[in-house]
Amino acid sequence: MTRKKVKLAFITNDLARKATFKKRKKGLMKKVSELSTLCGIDICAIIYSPYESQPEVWPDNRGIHRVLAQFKRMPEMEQSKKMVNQESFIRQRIAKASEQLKKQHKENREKEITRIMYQCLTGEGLQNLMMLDLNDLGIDELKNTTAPPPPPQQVAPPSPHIPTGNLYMQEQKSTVDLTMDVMQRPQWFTDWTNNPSDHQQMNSFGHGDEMMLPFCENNHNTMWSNAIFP
Amino acid sequence: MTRKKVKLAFITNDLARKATFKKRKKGLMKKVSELSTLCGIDICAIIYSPYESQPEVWPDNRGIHRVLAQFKRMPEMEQSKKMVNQESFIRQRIAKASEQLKKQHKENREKEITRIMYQCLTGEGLQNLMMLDLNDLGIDELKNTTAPPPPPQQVAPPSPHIPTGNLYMQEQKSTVDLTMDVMQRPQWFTDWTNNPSDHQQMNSFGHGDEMMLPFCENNHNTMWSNAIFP
DNA sequence: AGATCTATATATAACAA
DNA sequence: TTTGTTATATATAGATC
Repeated sequence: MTRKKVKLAFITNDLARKATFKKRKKGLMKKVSELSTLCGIDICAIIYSPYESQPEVWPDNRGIHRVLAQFKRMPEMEQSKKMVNQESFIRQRIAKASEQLKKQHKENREKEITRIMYQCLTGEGLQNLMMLDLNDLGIDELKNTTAPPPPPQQVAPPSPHIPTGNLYMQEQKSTVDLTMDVMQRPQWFTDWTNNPSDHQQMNSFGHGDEMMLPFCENNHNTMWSNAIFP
Repeated sequence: MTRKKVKLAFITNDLARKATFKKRKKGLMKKVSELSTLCGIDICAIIYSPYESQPEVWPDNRGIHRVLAQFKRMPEMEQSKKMVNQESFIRQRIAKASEQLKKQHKENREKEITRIMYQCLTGEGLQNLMMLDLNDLGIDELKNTTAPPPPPQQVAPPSPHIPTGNLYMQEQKSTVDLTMDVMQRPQWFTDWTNNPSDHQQMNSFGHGDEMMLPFCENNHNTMWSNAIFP
């Protein structure tokens, strides 16, 4: 009968830990709802446990989405004030790279059309043009809504690192000669394209527990994949 | 001296409400941290109040991002089980539309190249080709990381509706004749392209309190914008 | 605005059925 | 495994500083 003052540390006894979890979770959710009612404020709680496959949340799913949608907007404001956190750092990298990417895209486009026109003018290689693999110029990443990931259980201990492995760009696959372009690719580009194994991983919508761009799971770089050499 | 049992209702007295909020928030956060420590589980809490401009969260920002990232993955699993909620409905629409989009994109590509070749062969209109506006073929949406939205305060009352207004596609702007393509556009396409006012809104990264695609604030349809007629 | 006090309400650890 | 009991720890309403 609670004769001991709780020691604030992980409860090693599995049974006791589970019992404590259930009791305290119940109490906590009650407190959460009380605070919301008494003070008329927005609040949400999300609890993961090994005992439930789904996280237990307050309030209901719709309500929590409302609160989260509100929360998701915050980092955009924060970073405009303090520009030191990792998120803003990555965002800056993306912004800069996007500019490069846009230029590159435009260049490639120009070269491709120039080349087509040149071949037409010289009257050679028309058959080659017909062979141009249009499938590879498409938008492969759009099928991302399929293939749900395996159910997440316990999250791994935090391992903060720059997710360079996640920043992937699709390679140009057409038969158009792009040797010049490849040579001109700046360092940031080649850095992010050196890991082909990420491609499949990304398309299957699965990923590990590594840090990712906050609040935008579903984009997982469709921006990149769609934008380059489309 | 707490002689009254609390009535579980909104505290009308402003002063009392604020006092209660402060005390209970402190207690709640303590409970949250205790539960996390004692049972070694992932948990987060987000509290909005009129008394703080920023939401008060547990754990710290990094930790909460980790938990939220985990949470964000959930809908993908859920929808594979129960296919009845709004999110999955929208996702299905997107998946289906993406397929159509891909075909359309491929068709346009084929027609454009065919036309270029035809013009080259007949020896006419080479000047027109040079005038092709390459800027409009680019990737405008990539500059989204600028222009933070206005600070959110209290969230508006929930107004659930299908965000068709948000689903926008960029119009083809090149001088290539696409009359045939326009005529062939299915109903879903024209439905989603009839509201030009949404364009600017989307590019400026601002939006109201309307429901949005869950857990993916930042994509706000870059998929669409980049993918169509690139 | 907070800090402290204190009586009471509430939560819960250990045990039992 | 859950439910109930109970002694004790903890939270907190209302007052005061």
